[in-house]
Amino acid sequence: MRQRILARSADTQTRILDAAEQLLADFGIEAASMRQVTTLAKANLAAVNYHFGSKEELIVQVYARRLRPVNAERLRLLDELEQRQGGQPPTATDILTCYVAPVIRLVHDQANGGERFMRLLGRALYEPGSYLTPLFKEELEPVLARFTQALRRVLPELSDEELFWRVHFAGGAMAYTLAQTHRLELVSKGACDVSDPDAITKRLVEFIAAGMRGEHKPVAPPQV
Amino acid sequence: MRQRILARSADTQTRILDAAEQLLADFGIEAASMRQVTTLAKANLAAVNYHFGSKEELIVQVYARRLRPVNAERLRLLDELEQRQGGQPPTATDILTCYVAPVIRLVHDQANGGERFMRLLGRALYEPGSYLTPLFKEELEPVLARFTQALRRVLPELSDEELFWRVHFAGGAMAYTLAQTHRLELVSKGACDVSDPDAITKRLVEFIAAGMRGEHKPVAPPQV
DNA sequence: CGTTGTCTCATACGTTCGTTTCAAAATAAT
DNA sequence: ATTATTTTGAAACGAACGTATGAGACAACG
Repeated sequence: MRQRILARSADTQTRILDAAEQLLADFGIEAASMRQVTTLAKANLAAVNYHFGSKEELIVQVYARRLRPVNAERLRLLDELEQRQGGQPPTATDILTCYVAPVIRLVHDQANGGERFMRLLGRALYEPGSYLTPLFKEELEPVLARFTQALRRVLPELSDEELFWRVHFAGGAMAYTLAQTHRLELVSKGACDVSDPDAITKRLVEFIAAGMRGEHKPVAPPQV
Repeated sequence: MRQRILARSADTQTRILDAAEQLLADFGIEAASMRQVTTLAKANLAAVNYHFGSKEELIVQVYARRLRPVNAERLRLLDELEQRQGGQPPTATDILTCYVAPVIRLVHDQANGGERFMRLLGRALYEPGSYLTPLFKEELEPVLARFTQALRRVLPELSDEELFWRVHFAGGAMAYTLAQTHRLELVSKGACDVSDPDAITKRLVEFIAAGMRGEHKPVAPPQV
């Protein structure tokens, strides 16, 4: 029956997705070959093209599989927050936590790819105009727009332009955290505990919320 | 005479460095081929291996050529700042400006590679453990250590661990700004002016300085 | 002059890549 | 049980990659 077909093929597909995710995280997008992927997945080389059409499409699916639930969760948390607040405006910290927490959680969910996906995701945000651009446009931009709008309400003193800039900076701090936290462990010579996702979320949100709330002095001569 | 020889070869070397820089910025490190590079540089394919030994070494030199002056300038500005202050501690904003301004300046110096290098540099910070790691260890870590130490003095209320985290976040915001500012232009639909380096520096420094100064509440239950 | 050292050039080598092909196997439908 | 469809498998394809080679061009110096 149809179930069996799907089950079997989904199984190979899942193994390929898992293997691709791991290799992309470890070696980067360009460096991971389909031969490595299929070998690790215990599948035939041709399976990638059979199930996904091309390497590009496989990679898009690797990201989509993880990102869709994260973005859905982000919007759900924000809706929930706003409903909980009734008419009262929430704090910037609360809003940013809704944005940051789901992705940090995912990253520490060992059962779902865990820390591997952290590096993978952070790196994707820095890739040049690749085949991932459509995915981000489709998945991330509506979410960003929704959060920017929520932040605008609680930070009315910021101009649109300034708000865009700060959301940009905040996203950078987050992406870097996702991609490079292992580097922090090295630089700090172990002084920083990078294993507790809630603690990382908290520190990161505190940092970007403070940046969000900082005052902006419109003009000033260069001082250095 | 010897001058002429050196001049001729330095010329080819420079053309190759310029071409490589452009292609690395546009297409990423893995995707830029030596054939593209030498074609753009109007040099022979073998010139890369003749002058640089290998692709890896060429890429390291592309980065080194730009980074060395930037890091020297960072340290110079910080020294100058501390000297100007005498014993008085400077502000976090001043210190961070010393760190950020040189690289933003470079990025807007059209004559020296300009905006291309912005994307190139931002991306490098996200590459997985590549052949660039030694260069960063050698060039960046002493600078980071020096600035972390300076910040520690003006932010004594932060623990070492917290300070490391915040420097990490700040670096992320900066790297993302360097690599992805063109994306901001799109997302904001042109509302953000990304052409003025001093304005960018100012906004970025304000953001990360506010994040640096934000208070840290040591523990709290997850709130979302 | 010829010799020497530096650089350029065309060309080739060996690998690896993503993709394709087509027959065999497995599974579902009739 | 016999078709029909879906999935796997081994092998090969053409293209692109980084690198290596050796002959030639050119200036410098005796």
